[in-house]
Amino acid sequence: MADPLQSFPGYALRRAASAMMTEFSARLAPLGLRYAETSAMVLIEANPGTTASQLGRMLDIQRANMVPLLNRLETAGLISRQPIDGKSHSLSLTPAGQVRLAEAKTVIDTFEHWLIARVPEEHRPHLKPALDALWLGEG
Amino acid sequence: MADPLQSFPGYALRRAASAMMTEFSARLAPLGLRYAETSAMVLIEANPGTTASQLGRMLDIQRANMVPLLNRLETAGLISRQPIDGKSHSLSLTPAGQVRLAEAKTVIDTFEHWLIARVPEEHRPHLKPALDALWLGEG
DNA sequence: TATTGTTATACTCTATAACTATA
DNA sequence: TATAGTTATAGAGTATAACAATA
Repeated sequence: MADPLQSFPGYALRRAASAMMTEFSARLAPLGLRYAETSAMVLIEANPGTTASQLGRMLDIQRANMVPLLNRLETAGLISRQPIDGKSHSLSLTPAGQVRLAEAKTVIDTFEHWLIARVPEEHRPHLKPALDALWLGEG
Repeated sequence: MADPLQSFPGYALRRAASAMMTEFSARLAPLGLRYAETSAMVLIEANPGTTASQLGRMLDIQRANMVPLLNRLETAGLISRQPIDGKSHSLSLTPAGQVRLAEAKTVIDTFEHWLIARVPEEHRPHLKPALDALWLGEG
């Protein structure tokens, strides 16, 4: 079976990301976390007091879609929201959230090492810079 | 704002794929095609007479999810299904489908060149092999 | 006037289970 | 017994429009 799609870097990018996210999701599942939730918790820990809107901009998630995501984390007792002014809310991890994130971080580290190890050594140093150019590059 | 996520290749992979697929979808939209539909048409052209199940395996799309996808293409008059035996169906592009795919291929080529051009030259030759290792590599 | 949080809604892709008919 | 096509359904992520309240 001929597969002309395999010649396209863009197709390889999509298939690789899809395969890796499936694997990552499976590894997070035992913790009861999705990867979008996990990335939000990582950013909240690194930026305590940040707001939903700021978080959405960093994660490229629409403001509207942050609402159910943060609701789930709050309902699970992993984050708390404190009013800053009458409009914004300050986000922070609860003690339970800190514990859960610590567990998630070991999953992340193991996963990231596993991912990199799949890449042949001669290409390894080039992967991240190449990917960064795709999503961070001038525009 | 601290962004620890930016240190992870896996995160860069997801963001890069997401950004590129958004761009690719936008370029295909004027043709009335989604990228999943477009990739199916590419494979049908390269493997005339193939079946929905074979296609699904190549594209890593569940058999069940191929049904509405192929229905849309058939309704749009871009593909046709011919019974092989009492069970399988042979897929092929209609003349209109061939025309549409030719248009899509120019979009694909322009897009793929644009994508690669975003990657700094020294990393460029390494991107595809690295990505291939991630989704095609031993397992 | 711009921003925050929110609701409602819809679309794309993906995943699973189950059924019928056929190989 | 395994496979092809199909239906139904659900989940995850994403997108837009609109609104009230606040900065």
